[in-house]
Amino acid sequence: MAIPKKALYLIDASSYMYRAFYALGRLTGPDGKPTQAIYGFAQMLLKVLREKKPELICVVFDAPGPNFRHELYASYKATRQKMPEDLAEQVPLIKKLVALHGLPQAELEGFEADDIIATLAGRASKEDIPVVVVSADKDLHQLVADGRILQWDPQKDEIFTEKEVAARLGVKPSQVADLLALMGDSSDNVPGVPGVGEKTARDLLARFPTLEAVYEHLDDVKSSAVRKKLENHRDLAFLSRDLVAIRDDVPLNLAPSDCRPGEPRYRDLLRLYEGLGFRSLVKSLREDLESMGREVPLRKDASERTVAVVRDLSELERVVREIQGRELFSLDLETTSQDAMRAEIVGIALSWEDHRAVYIPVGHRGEGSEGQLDASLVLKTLAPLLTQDRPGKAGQNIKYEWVVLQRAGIDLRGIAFDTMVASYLLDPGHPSHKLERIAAEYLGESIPSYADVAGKGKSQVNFSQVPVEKAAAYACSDAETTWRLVSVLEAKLEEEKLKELFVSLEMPLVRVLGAMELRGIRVDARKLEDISRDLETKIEAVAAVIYDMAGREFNIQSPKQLAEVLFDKLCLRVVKRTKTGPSTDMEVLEELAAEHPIAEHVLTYRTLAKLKGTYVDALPKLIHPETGRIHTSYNQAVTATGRLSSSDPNLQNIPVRGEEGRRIREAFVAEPGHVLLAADYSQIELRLLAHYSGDEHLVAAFREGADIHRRTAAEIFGVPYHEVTSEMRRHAKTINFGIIYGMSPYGLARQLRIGTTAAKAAIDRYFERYSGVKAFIERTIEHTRKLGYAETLLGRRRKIPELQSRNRTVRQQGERLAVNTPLQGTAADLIKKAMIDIDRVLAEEGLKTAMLLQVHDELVFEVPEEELETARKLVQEKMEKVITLKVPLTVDLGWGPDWSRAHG
DNA sequence: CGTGTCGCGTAC
DNA sequence: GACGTACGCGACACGG
Repeated sequence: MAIPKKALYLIDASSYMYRAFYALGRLTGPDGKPTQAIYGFAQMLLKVLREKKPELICVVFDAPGPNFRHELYASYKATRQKMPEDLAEQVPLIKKLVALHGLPQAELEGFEADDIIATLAGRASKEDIPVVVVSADKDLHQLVADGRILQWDPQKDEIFTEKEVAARLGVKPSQVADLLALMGDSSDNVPGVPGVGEKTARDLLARFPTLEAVYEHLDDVKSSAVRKKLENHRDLAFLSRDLVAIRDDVPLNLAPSDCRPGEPRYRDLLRLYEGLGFRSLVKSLREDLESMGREVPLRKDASERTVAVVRDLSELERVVREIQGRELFSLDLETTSQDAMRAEIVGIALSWEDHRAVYIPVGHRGEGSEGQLDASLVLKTLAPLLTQDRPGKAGQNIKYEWVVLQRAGIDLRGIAFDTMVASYLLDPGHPSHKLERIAAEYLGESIPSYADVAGKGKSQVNFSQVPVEKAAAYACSDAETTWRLVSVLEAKLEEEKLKELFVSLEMPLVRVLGAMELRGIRVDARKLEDISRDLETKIEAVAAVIYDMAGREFNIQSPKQLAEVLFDKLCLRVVKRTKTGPSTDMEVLEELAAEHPIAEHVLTYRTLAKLKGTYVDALPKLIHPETGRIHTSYNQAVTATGRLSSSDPNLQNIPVRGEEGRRIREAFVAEPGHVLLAADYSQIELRLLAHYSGDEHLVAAFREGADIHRRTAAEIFGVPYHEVTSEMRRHAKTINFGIIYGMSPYGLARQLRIGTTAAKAAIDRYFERYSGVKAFIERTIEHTRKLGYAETLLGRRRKIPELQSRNRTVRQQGERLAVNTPLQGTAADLIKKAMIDIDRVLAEEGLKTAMLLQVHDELVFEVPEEELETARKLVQEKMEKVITLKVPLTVDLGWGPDWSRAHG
């Protein structure tokens, strides 16, 4: 049923406020104040306004303090009697928000929103105005009357007419109050008739139309037990109905015709949203304004910044003199590409005091491009600033600047502050550390995005085509915002005890990573082409077999088409399902392999196609035309645990297992006269588990240098170390990893394809033998719950709000994170420290060995053959001695002409 | 035609 | 629902 036009929309504000407050968890604005109720409410409201454009609307609130229902029944809404402080402080802002939207609002002392809604709905009906009650609450179902009043929940987009009410509650709207009176409503502390639940209540009302009728015909109630309950609690039943029945006669001085919305105050609304950090709502409001053809108000602070475009040498020299002697300035390069290895400099923005920045255009080709200083002259003039440690440099993702400047012949030194990295340390779980987002959170400001200046998608232009004035405004905004963020973020880092980690680990790492990216790794393109042809042949052969078995050709790479073949055509068993259909993943196919040979072939096909598509054919495209090498990007602000990530290409997931994997790694080669040296930490996370837990058996095993999985197998299977079978060792290995990841008996059972009982027994046995580990896990979870965050050995922190959840599954997830994060995160801390130590010593010793890759617990170096001996010792020493733990850290080394043989 | 999501699979 | 952290491919649905 469609919603009628020209209806009066009555918004149940209080219920949405509460819902959002409890459903959205902790959401806070830039000032740290809670905002989730405001956000949830605003989202709902915007949806109503945008989709329905109501001509009559009223936003209705519960009155604070007691109402007539409390006089009727003392414990009514006892659970909610006092609004939580965190919610109460959001209410005024919600009301302000409604007012700024120009919408009428209503509230009446002594009554709840429901009563006001009912009263207004009644008045509208008398005037033949259709009413839409905007609420998800079932209490309000009692107002629904086909043709006059319907209820709508914009969040789920559910419409309730009499039919839907009947479907949901099993009674007519007019019986809703009677239903709740009989069954009670625990959320509002409505008692109901003790012992009568939803089913009984519904059955009674199916036979008798009203609560009165039920009591008039008590003798006709079949069940004597129910009859007895009804008899005994007659007063409670009628009291309950008085509590739930909505009053439609409140003394409200408001007519439906008073509910016309006024003109929204867009400028103030944007400011309010921005202040609250509601980026997405700001964006959608702006879009609305644009689509209405209205002028979009200026962004806050855009006018508060002094921007100067530097076009002559004397001015540039004046800038240099001004910055000299400062402690810090911020630097932002505008370039022709997001890829630092391909970018050419278009302009340079600098900021060294609040609300002021300069832009030096050097590579613009479009509007205003005349009268630019020559790029090399600018760099030469800036060089004294850039290549000295002092003043320090700040930037947003300043590794990018480092790489680009290196390629331009400038060795940027004194990298002191990266706002992206700082933001990451403050909240590594946050999905974004873009400047735009950081500025919104820590400064409460909305800054122009790159897309605003250069466009996006098809209409995106090269930055060199952006008019100089426009580019200057954008670049200066970035540089100056970065500048102001430094002191704010620095104070936060101090406050959170993260300053040391930032200064001594993450910031020194920036340049080390930049150097690894710049150096890149040599890839043998011809070898990859050979592999590609080989794979192609094999893939075609396997595909032919699959088509033959399927009886037709189809796209094997399409899970949907594959599912059709396997499950419809060949009628194989559906092992498990995904959201969209039967699953065809590896686990399923391995199981189906016992039933039909096609499964095995599909597995082979998948493996080969994966390798070809993701690695063999993708990698050559990423070989740099000038260096002939592959230059990955290491991202320092992505993972929740502190690990690095790698992209374009991801060199951290190059295959290692299997024949084809080996061949792919053979394509990563050393320069002539060099070898690749690979050094990886052995079992670092398990060693950290031993260290943290202090478990005597685990610690002893590592001190003795035992094969840890074999040792574990001996312990849990109760056999001598030398009698452990490979099967037993495999099980033990899975359990060891499972412990680190917080695996459940179910998970272990699935992994090992054993029964849940057997899996549980194995885990019990493990904890029996390694009781220190059990204690560590429990202690860690409790500690994390109290602090609200997990912590690594070097003090990295990750918030774990999941531990506070009332949802058991979410909470268990939190428990796994609480255990896993310190282990994975500390391993990340340690290898980062080792990288910095090694980088420093290599430089000190004047060695030509270069660090190329980091793969979480492994470092790969390119070593001149004559340095191998030195480098081996140095790397091993620095990695193993990175820190002293209760157990030794050991590093395995290997070397060879390519990455595969370096592992040998 | 570009963009976002899903299913899947690679690494540690 | 059930094992932590990533990135990226091809297919597909969707919207302009």
